[in-house]
Amino acid sequence: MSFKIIKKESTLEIIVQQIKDQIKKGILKPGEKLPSERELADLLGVSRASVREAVQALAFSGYLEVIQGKGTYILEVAIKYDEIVNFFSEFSNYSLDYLMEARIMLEGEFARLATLNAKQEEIDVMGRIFNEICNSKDTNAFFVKDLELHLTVAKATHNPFMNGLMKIIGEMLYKETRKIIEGAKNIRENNIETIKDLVHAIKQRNSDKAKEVMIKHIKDVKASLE
Amino acid sequence: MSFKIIKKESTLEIIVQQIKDQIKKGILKPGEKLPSERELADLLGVSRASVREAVQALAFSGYLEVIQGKGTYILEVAIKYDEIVNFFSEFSNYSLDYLMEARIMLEGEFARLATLNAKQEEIDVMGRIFNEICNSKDTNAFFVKDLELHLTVAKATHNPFMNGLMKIIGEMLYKETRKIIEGAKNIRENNIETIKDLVHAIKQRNSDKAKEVMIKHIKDVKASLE
DNA sequence: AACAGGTAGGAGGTCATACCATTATATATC
DNA sequence: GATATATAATGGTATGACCTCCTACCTGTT
Repeated sequence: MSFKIIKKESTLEIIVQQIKDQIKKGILKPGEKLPSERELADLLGVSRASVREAVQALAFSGYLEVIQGKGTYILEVAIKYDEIVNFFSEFSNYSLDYLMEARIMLEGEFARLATLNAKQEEIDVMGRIFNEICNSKDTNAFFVKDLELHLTVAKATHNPFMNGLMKIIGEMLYKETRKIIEGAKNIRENNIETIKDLVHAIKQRNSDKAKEVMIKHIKDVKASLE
Repeated sequence: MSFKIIKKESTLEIIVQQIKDQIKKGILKPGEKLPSERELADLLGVSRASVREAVQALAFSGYLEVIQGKGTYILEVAIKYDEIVNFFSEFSNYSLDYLMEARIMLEGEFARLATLNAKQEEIDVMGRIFNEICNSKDTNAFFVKDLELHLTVAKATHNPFMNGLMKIIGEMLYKETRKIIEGAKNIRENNIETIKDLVHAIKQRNSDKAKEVMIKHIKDVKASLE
């Protein structure tokens, strides 16, 4: 026997896909008007309700702009929202190695910049978080607090782009590592010393040292997870 | 006279906002089931069609999962898609300086890694693009080709995360700089030599040199735009 | 008691129709 | 010709109907 799973695409998905394709192929150009909802429903042989749901979804994603009384227009999008979303959500399929490689590259620099730009109160916050890391009871608590420290460092770069980037990385990381945290033994004990060095280096305003220690820390965590 | 513009929020937007708020406040928890569409329509005093449009939009954004026959469930989202989108689209409000600072940091490393990992055919592509840069007629053509080179370098890192990141940066950059390209004089003449050095360094597999030149190149372009 | 099949209710999926609100266009009036 | 009004086009919302799918429960057979 060899049956295939029947995968039915919903009407909504089909309409969304068709409109997207027409835009990508250049048949529908930015600035142009989409056929009216009634007309589209007629052309596609579906109800206006279905067309509306598809149009709203595409408007939400930044492809279309709907204006009551006028019509629906194709937007010129520099950033395709759903492609960004796709990139980040599909990233789960990539190896954790890639993410770690990127972290080593990025966060080393974050640490260096943070050391140069951090305000005293931000350094104080790092010290407080370090204490909480020391007092963390289990692996999960350690991870949450460790992540908080990384976010604080990124924020201390005072560059909103890097700060935002770190938030995204942090969320992906947390999502990815949660599954394998259980297997990570002694991760707390093995990392506290390095984290202490990191906070100390920042306190001493030694940016190169901070970068170096941050990279070591990430490599250590990576090793613990393997 | 001092009248305020009456901004009517559409029913759809109000519903979306209400559901989002309930999730953020923790009244609706991940894994829980949303009231049925008919019930929600009743609770909110709107039609089921409006509820459906809102629910579909939220499903599109990764907040909800709708399963025919079962119901609609609140997802546990590590990454809130619309927040990512928000971050990247709001970035336009930040200074170009931040983006450039981030580029210097990121792309220097991209160049270094690409030098280590690039396949010969990828290096050939870079050479071809360099020729096209030399032949570019106007500032805009120069920018397009230059961006293509940066994307190619990032791709040659063979790290999908960095590749994806560069795509996003490229799109933001293109969007941001288009407005001020006109004022950039002699940008082509002032940069060709550096770009030549960059491609050459990669060809020679000199990763530190590649990083150094890439940083110089970005700084030069930044200076040209001021 | 265990299993397979049948049945009914709930929930999302789709459709048709009607009417409201806004915008653009055509027409009439001066 | 300019202005004002009526008309048409288009998106926004509401209703009600029917379909498909999932779940839970019932029922008869073994």
